[in-house]
This record gives sequence, C-alpha cells and structure tokens, in this order.
Amino acid sequence: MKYSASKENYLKAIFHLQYEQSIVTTNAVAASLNTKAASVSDMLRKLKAEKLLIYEKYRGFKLNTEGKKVAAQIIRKHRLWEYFLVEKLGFGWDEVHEMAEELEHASSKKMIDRLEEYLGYPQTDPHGDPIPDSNGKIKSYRQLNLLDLPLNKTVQVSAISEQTSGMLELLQHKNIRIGTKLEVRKKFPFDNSLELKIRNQAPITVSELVAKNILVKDDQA
Amino acid sequence: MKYSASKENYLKAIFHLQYEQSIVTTNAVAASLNTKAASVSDMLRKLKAEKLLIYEKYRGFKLNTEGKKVAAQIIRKHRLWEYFLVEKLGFGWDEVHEMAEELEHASSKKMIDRLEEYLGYPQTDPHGDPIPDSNGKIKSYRQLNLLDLPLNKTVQVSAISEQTSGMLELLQHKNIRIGTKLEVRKKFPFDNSLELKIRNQAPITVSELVAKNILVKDDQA
DNA sequence: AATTTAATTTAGACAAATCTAAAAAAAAGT
DNA sequence: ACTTTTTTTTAGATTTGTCTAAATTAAATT
Ligand SMILES: [Mn+2]
Ligand SMILES: [Mn+2]
Ligand SMILES: [Mn+2]
Ligand SMILES: [Mn+2]
Repeated sequence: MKYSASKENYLKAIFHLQYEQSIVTTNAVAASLNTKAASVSDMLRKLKAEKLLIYEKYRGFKLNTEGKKVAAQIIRKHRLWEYFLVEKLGFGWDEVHEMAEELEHASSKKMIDRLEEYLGYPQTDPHGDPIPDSNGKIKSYRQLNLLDLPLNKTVQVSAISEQTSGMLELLQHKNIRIGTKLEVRKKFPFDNSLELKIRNQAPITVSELVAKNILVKDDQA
Repeated sequence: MKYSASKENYLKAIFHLQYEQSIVTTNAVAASLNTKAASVSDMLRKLKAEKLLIYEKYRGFKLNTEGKKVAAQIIRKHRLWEYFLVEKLGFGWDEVHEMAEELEHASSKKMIDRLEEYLGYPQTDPHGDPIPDSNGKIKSYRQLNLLDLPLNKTVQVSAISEQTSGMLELLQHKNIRIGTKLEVRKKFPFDNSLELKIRNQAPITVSELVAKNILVKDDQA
C-alpha cells in the first residue's frame, strides 16, 4: 500500500485527466508529466499489474476504484500542504505548487489527518480546488467554465462571470440561470461553440464567449 | 546543488558519526543506515566524485567543508519539521523522527526559512538537539554525558544529572563543577573509566558511574 | 480500399541504488 | 614474521525509472 513518488505522480496525473475525458491517452499523460510516451507505456504495464488501472494495449486506460482511491489521497495531501503553505507560512497561491509536489509524497496518513485538523478542516485549497476527506471522498469539484467541461457530464450552473445586460438577456432567452442543470453534448472546434442539453428541453447552442462565462460545478443533487 | 534523498541520508549519517569519531568507517555507516558495507563503498566513491567527502580507499573518510554544509542543511530541515510536528500538530517527541526523515528531503530553502520564522526561531528540536541556522551554523550541541564524548574534545560541564551528596563530594574533591572546561584523554574499556584533563591540572580518573552523570556541552568560549 | 500519418508499444540501453559473493587490504593474534 | 580474522572494496546482478529508435497498431486521408 506504499507507492513510489513516481507512481504517485502518474496516478495523480491520470486521475486529473480522466476527470476531463473518461478515457485517458498515453500522450496526454506524457505531456502532463513532461516525460515520453514510451515511459508512460512502461509505467502503465506496472500500474495494471498492481491492479490500479483498467488498461488494454492501444485502447486507452483509466484508474479503477482502487487507483482512484490512492490518487485521491495524494491529491488530499497536495492540497492540504498548499493550504498550509499559504495560510500558515504566508506564501502566495502562485508559489506553492512545486513545494506541495514534494511534500505530497510524505507517507504518514496520521500526519496528514493531524495537519487537516490543525488547519481547521479547510474545504478547498488556495486555488479553489476541493480537498478530499480522510476517506478520499471529494465533495465537489471546482467551478469550471463550460469550455473546460468534459462531454456528457451533468453539472449545475453556479455563477455567471460576465454580468452585463447583454449576457443576461441571452441567457434568459436560452433558459439558463443559476442552478440550471445541463450537460455539454458536442463541441465544435471550428468556432469553439457548444451544443448544450438542458433536461426536458431541446438542445441549444452557445458561442465560445458565452460558454467561457458560464461557471458550473458538479451536479450534487 | 540538489542531492537525492539517498545521498542526503548518507551525508547526514556521516555527519553525525564524525562528530563522535572524527574519522568514519564503512561499517559504522552501514549499521547506521541499515544497509550493507558494499553499498556504502559504492556511495563513498560517488560522494567523493561530487567533492563532498575526504576519502582514500581503506583509510576511512569524513565530510569536507562542503559536505558538512550540505549535511547541516538537511539536519536543519529535519529538526525544524520535528519541532513543527510536536509543537503544532501535537505529536509526542517519540513519534516524529520517521516523519521528519521524509519531510527533510523537500528541497525548498525558502520554505524552510519561512517555517523557521513561523515556529518562532526555535533553538532546539524536541529532543534537545540544536537547530542549525539558515547559514548552517550549529550553535551548540546537545548535552552529552562524558561516556558519549569523543576523545580530546574540550567541553564545558553543563549539568550533573545525579545530585546526591556523595556525587557532589566526589566532584568537589576532583575540582569539577558547572562551567568547568575539560576533555576526555583516555577511555579504559575494561571498566569504562575515563581519564580527564582539566586545564592547568594533572589528569584525573572518573568511574563509569560518575562519567555517565556529568553532562557537558560544546566549549563555546 | 489503399495509403499516409499519428499514436502507442516494444526493444535495447543507461543511470541510480541496492544486494550477494569473492577478492584485497588492514588489523589483530600468535 | 606468519597466520588468522575483520574490514573494506570490487565484480557482477537486480530493480526502478527513464530514454531513443524501431516496430506495431490505429486513425485519418486520399
Ligand atoms: Mn497544486
Ligand atoms: Mn509530486
Ligand atoms: Mn531521510
Ligand atoms: Mn531529533
């Protein structure tokens, strides 16, 4: 139940990637970890052997339940340390990622639980990302704009970043307001416009500019 | 200027050993790191190539100035983290060593300097060992009893742990009191008695029992 | 459908850190 | 001074994680 720092970094990278796109590719991991595709292939074989990964050659891969559990613990450590560095040591939120990247590999679970208590059970890290609890459960994900959302994931509109009258008029016409549940059905790379589906309504289309200003969070109904 | 965790552990072990015995042996390091003599030999070659070590084959070795500087920074990190774990997270002093053994390898110097500030510039770790400052200078070493002292090192008596009348009578007769500067000239393994030299006085002998109860610190006159 | 391009995997090499077993050197004992 | 024992070093393997280059598979384009 103890993994090398390298394996932990792979697990974490895959976890983040599969949130955005439920099947993950070798090249995506290589880019995310600044390594080479060949190295990723090598590691995939090992992670599969350790039963952390669902993987068939050439078919893409994703973490299984155990893999997600392990990844969540690493992310928990990362974010709690980031919170510590900002709130206690006075670093800016833009300075702490690299330091947390090292601290997250310290293995004591008891230490992290004590740290969490000491920090007053913060809900999110300094970047607004949620901190998984001691059991690995992640309450809600950060607010994202629609452009960054994976396809076919039901979310709830949590905020509109550009609150001009023109924007509001448009949203009203399309029946979108805070709390609306929707999913992105299709992305058109040509103009980055999106096709959205709101429950019990016909699909609608929004432009890149509009999509960027619609912030959403996980639908935790 | 960035060394692997493994190399840092070797540097730290050698640093501690050479405090007690200015030339260090392969077997002593192997015992201290729970590794094999062959592995130590391998590492010595590397550390010498990196100019951290004075080493001639079969002749023993010790850290050079640079090696000591690097080691002091690792010890600084180790002890500051131990202090944090005890004072902020509420661990007992007997629980923190293993955790600090991992945290000490996080590389950011800025982080450690901020941690030190946050902790209020503690002088010693939870075990009473001194914390090197940001430049690597170690103020004074921990109180040791005479049995643990290296030969020919001038120290100052800082405390007498057994304060019985019999002990005090004996010390008075031998001219030893708090503040007395002395060094151990010889150790007799037969009965663990010691020959001591006090400045401007003839050598005197103390028994194991007496030596154990004389605590000393570095002579920082 | 065939061809070209892109993505992925494998083959083979390498560096770091470790080990066991054997060789070499130093220290201790006679 | 020899011999024996202990310590240290070297030789040769092994594991982990990485890489480049080549082979394979899949995807995209004609
Ligand atoms: Mn981060
Ligand atoms: Mn990391
Ligand atoms: Mn360590
Ligand atoms: Mn300590």
